[in-house]
Amino acid sequence: MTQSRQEKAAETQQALKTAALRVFADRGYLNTKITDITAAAGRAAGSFYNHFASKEELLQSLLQDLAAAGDRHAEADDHSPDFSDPDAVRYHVAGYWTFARDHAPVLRAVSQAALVSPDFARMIGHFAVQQRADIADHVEGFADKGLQLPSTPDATLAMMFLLIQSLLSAVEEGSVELTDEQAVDGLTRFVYRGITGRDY
Amino acid sequence: MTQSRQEKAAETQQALKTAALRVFADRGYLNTKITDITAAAGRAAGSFYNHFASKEELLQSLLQDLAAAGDRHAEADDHSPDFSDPDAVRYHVAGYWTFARDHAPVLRAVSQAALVSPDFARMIGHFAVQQRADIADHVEGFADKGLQLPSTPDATLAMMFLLIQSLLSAVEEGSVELTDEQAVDGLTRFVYRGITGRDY
DNA sequence: TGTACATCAGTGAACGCGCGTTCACTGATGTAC
DNA sequence: TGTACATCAGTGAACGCGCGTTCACTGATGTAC
Repeated sequence: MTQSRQEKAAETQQALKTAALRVFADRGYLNTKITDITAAAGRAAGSFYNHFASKEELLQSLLQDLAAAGDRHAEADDHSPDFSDPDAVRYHVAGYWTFARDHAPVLRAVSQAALVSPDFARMIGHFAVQQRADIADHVEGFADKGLQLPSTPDATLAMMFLLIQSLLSAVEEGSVELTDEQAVDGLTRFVYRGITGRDY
Repeated sequence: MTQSRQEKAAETQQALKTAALRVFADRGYLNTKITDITAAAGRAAGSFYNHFASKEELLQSLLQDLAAAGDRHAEADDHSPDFSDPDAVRYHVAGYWTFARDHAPVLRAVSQAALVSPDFARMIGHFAVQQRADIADHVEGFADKGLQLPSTPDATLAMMFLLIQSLLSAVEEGSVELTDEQAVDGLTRFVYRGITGRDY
């Protein structure tokens, strides 16, 4: 197998990213040393700096991959944009649950990085605000239907996302035991009821 | 002012704890150096080790103070032990909100420590399990009343606590804007509806 | 196609910074007689 | 009550470990002629 320099470099960079994901998932972002990553990738310590200036920059890079995946996820959207419909709630709960679970290592790493770096904290904040804004229209016109949100529209949507996120964390770390299906069912009922005040 | 040795040592220890809380709140537990704490307490670096073997041990000590406060909080309990009553839900939501907000620096510090130390992670897990067990009876007999929980009793209570915790974090870091009253109102409605399926 | 040189990805030992931790020292409190 | 010694909280400079980061070196790929 003969490779151009570019190819080789790209392969090493990818190997570092992949190894980082494994190691982050294993011992957490904050506990991970640069040499843990290079060792897991089977490269020398110095090699790291040919590709990333720091652990933070590597995480940024992983986060961009995630954002790209998120965009693809969002594009495929074709669903009822109205949370007075339980199926619309389920669609979003399931979608976000699956996405967050599939990308758990990066998401966890980012929220750990946020504890130490204001930059990452700001990014997470912006992401959350954007996430709510994207579906703000799903709870419009509730009053016309005789439905009352539990709080402001933004706070209501925040509660929904926070609940999904935190339950996922709890399930992943093992402090709550649920299958994916049970979790999505429970969340859908809890959130639909919470938002609309209707039974389900 | 003349002091016994004991008094002086106790005072220094208290000063270190108080300073630690301030500094943790300011720059986060993980970003805090031992010398940050001693500097904030107005003592020499070496003084720290007369009182605590490590930053972790200091946090343990703060956590014990918290547990004591929590016990006092629980003792004062005299309320409807039935979550089909909205007032019972509100009582718990408000109680936990206030308690967690008042002790936010310690709680945040502990959850940060948990990212790096399996010991603290385990303690948090046990605490959460205990917390749910303590009020498991509040959702018993729902079926008899024609009410259906959104998930298993344990998962339902977990969702309640997770939601309160995560909304508090979001409010404290400023990504959601609510007064305490708005937050408790919104949470009570969301949780009561979510648990019972009744409107409120 | 071949040769000579340039460039570059990767290596890993060594360097050095930051910070936790130690320890000889100080001065004040406690104890013995 | 007074003196001499012991004990202890607190001090802060110095030590040393861990780990991020550098850099001279290697060997392979790319380029020039």
